[in-house]
Amino acid sequence: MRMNRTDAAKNRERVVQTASKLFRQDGYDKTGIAVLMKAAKLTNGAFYKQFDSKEALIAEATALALDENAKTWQAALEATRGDRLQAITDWYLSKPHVSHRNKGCTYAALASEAPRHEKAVRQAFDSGVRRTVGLLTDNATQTDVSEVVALRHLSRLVGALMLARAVDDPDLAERILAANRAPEEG
Amino acid sequence: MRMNRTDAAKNRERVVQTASKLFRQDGYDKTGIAVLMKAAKLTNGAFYKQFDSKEALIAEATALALDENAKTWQAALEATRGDRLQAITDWYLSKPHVSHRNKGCTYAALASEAPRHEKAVRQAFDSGVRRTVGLLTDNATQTDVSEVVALRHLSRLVGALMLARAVDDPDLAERILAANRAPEEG
DNA sequence: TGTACATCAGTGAACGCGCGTTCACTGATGTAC
DNA sequence: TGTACATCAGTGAACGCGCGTTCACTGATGTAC
Repeated sequence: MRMNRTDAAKNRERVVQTASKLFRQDGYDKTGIAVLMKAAKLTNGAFYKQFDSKEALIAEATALALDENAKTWQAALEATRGDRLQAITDWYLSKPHVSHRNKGCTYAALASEAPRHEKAVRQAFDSGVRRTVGLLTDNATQTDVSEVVALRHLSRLVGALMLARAVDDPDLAERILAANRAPEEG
Repeated sequence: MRMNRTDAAKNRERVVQTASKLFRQDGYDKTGIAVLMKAAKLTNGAFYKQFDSKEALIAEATALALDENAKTWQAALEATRGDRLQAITDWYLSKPHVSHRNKGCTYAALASEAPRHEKAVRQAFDSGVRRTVGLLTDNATQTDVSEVVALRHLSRLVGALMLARAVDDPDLAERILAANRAPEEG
């Protein structure tokens, strides 16, 4: 049965939202169309009325995930009056962020798969990195943050989160996080 | 036809070696058993005489990849008499390492998939991180490198390599690498 | 050292399954008069 | 505003394909006497 345009748009958006979470949770490959559509309260046949291919959804869902990430960074930055880099770090390397991959950083969850995907996916990461760096360098009311410092800080956070999630020993994971939470020397 | 024990062991080892490269190149999921065994000059039927399951191979090939990585780190460290952290950085963020995923860092290529795999895989990452940190802190003839500094440095390098590989714009990739090559402030 | 035979590494076809994708169909929506 | 009909979002079954895995078979190897 045909939906009205508003509902149809909502349905499509819900699929992208669901995908952006499932991809971060389980990876691009392990997330199947049938499971995804069921999670979005639709049947799998609807998928190809909404998207040209799974790869097209991957590009769109990745862009959305990075967009949500940027908003979270922004909120964390606006919530502090102290050291902005430290505020970001405290939130980024917090327990909740480490354990909830599906709502967390898209770089740590999916960036390593990007080289194997089409241009649109990698371009989403372009925009994401530019936006993230922009957030760190822009309106730096207190201390100046250069692009170089922002890129180094971002790289370190992403690496730390990914490694902490990858290791089996919780004590080692915590040492990785603690080492990277410390403010000293960049 | 039955192989002698030496040749059989060589064949098995060749499969693990091949897998350690293909996994880093294409990811665990996109690397199929049939393609892998053909690349190792065997037929797919032999696989289950050598391994219990694909997951068992994943654990073993990941451990081997991390072992090779450690040897490369060691070689890079032994080749310098100057700043050891800087020597590692120059090699790690070099063009060849960025473009040859199949021979490169296992963290940047596969760590984000580890949380979705069984304990043995994550334990391989445990050992890898401990060994890498050990290399950076051990026999630091010149300046002392603490575990904290080593973990921070490792995190930053891994994040930088992964992000540089993920983005589409070569100029942005180079800015990520350049920012992280600079020695200033850790 | 030579013979008889059990072992088992590797072959290649086949298995069931879940994947991404296609398709005939439904029926409420949006459009034209 | 009301009627007639084309549109199309969503359904649910089916498609072909490649996946991880299994299996009957081969024949050189390793073992026992």
